[in-house]
Amino acid sequence: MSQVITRFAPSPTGHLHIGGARTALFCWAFARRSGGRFMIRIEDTDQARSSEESARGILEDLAWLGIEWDDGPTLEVGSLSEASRPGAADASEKRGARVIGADARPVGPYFQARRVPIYTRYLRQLVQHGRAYPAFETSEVLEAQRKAAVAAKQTYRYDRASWKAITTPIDRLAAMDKADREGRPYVIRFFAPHEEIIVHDQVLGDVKYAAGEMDDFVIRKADGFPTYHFAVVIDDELMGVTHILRAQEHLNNTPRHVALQKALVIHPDDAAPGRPAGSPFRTPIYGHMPLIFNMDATKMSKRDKAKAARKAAKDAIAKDRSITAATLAAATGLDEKLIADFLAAENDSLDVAARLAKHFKVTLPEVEVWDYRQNGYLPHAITNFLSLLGWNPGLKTEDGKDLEKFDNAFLAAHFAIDRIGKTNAKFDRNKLLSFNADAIAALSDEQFASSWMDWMRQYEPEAHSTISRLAPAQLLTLARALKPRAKTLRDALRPAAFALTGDDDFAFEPAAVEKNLSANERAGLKLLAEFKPRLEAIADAGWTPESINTTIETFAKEKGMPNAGPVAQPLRVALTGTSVSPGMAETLAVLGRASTLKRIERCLSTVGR
RNA sequence: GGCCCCAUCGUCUAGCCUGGUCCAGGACGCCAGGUUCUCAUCCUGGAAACAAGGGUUCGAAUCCCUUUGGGGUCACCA
Repeated sequence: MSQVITRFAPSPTGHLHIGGARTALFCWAFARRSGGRFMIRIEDTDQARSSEESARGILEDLAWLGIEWDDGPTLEVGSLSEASRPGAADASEKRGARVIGADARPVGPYFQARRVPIYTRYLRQLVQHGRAYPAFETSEVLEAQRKAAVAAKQTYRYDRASWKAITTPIDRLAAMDKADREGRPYVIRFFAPHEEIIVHDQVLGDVKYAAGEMDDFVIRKADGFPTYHFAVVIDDELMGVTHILRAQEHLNNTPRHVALQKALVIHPDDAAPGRPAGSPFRTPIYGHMPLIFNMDATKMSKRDKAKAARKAAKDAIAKDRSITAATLAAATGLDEKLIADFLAAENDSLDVAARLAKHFKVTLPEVEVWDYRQNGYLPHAITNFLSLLGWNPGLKTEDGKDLEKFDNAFLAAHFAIDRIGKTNAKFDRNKLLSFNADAIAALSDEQFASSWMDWMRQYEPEAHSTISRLAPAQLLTLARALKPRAKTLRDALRPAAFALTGDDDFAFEPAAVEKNLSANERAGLKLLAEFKPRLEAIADAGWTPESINTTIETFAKEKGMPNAGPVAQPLRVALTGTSVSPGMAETLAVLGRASTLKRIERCLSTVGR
């Protein structure tokens, strides 16, 4: 058989959904495994909802995940995070800009909105062949009919009134031309064949649809754009797609696509070597993948964010009656009516959701790749976890456990359709978090430092500029201290708090002070004062985690302490203001000799007054 | 409601195709211990599932049927 070609065809109506990312990943992996090509096509036939920004965002997220396409729109990527993508960093990438995507075969354009002339000729072909027809009913009329049918507990079917009204292909074409001239809107419907359709699904097996199940669905909208069903069939044929892996929600669409493929032939304008005009459309190989749900079994959706933000706002309002849309508008800088509508569930604005979440200090559920990226997840942790949702390599590690940890290259080498599962999966954010923590732990200190800095530069610029002032050795020490304490890159901000604050800018927590400094007649303070000269005795050049650790241990031993705790805790409070922080050796080393002594003095003088 | 798909621990899953080695294995989470200067990491142990009922068979998580449960889809959205 000819070369395998798979595609991912997102609709650019928002960010890349986590489920879409898995679809793309599997299509990519299958193409790679088969030595084929992976293609991206942008399905922007919904004029109202599509946007170029979101198309670009989706491409960027895919590239970030390491899912790169051979055919499709081009995307220039800057210097991606090297350390977080081991194996992906070649010389050209390090030099800077690089372009993903091209039209080498060529079969573009890859934006459906630019392919309207192509769809039009096939639309006319179908009408000409008596397999489609213009329909002039308005959607209002049809909606009324549909409602009546539902009320009568009947399955609604379009009654083919327009098919019956004009009886020959020539008259239908003429009617279309006339309507076009007069600017009168109409749709084109496919004349559904009365025959059984069998879909040979590689995941689910043969799925049969009885004759008469299909209705005359619309293939061209009144605005002149094709519907999804039509565009997808035309494009997959013309773009040479051989395998279609998509979510199970599309399973019931497949008979429509198969029926269209049976009705269509190659138009003279699209004739190509081996595909002469008149040759019938081919049916690609289908595989429908299980769906991904939230842990509470609801469908994962952008709306989850709106719901969460709305709930947070309503909970707050229930507690404090003085909060209204007006006060929220003042606090968030948003329009009052927008907020009122949002609260009344009249809109699900993501912008409102984000601002309310920030205002009420709640975390919105992560449903898009972008959310995870922003929150400090590593791309290969995400793709690794996603790989396991509905697929499994079926291999064991040396110690007999299921092989779960692998990278994109492994997936590309081992992916097989016959190991795709049939059962829907719930998205366990906990397990993803654990995968991310493991991925972070697996980074070298250098890699962690570089990934963390990259991430901060984009999402926490203030922290980035502060940490940038550290010497390279200090940064590595900090990285070592942070790594086991961070499940995400964002997580590392908390244990790094001591390094992000100025020597005089943090407060000493009363509870920590009481327990570790004031208790037992200020035992902690006395110890701290006694220990300070030991630190002063360390020369600037010898200020390393090792020497600091030795100093602490030695001092504790001299004092006859069972361990270094009694020394470390007062020190910890003095340097960080809290009783929780990374190890003292690392903390002091990152702070440096001067800051350390300054903080101890400040503690002694403020707390020990 | 019509049509279609699915069914192993709370969750992701291995095992199912090619019945016996499965009183069902791993991972996440959870619980209990241990290491440690706090927190975290790390280590050890534990609880936890074949939806139900019929068959077929010497033998069924594995094959068949029914029931139940879950999901998808029925747009001029993809």
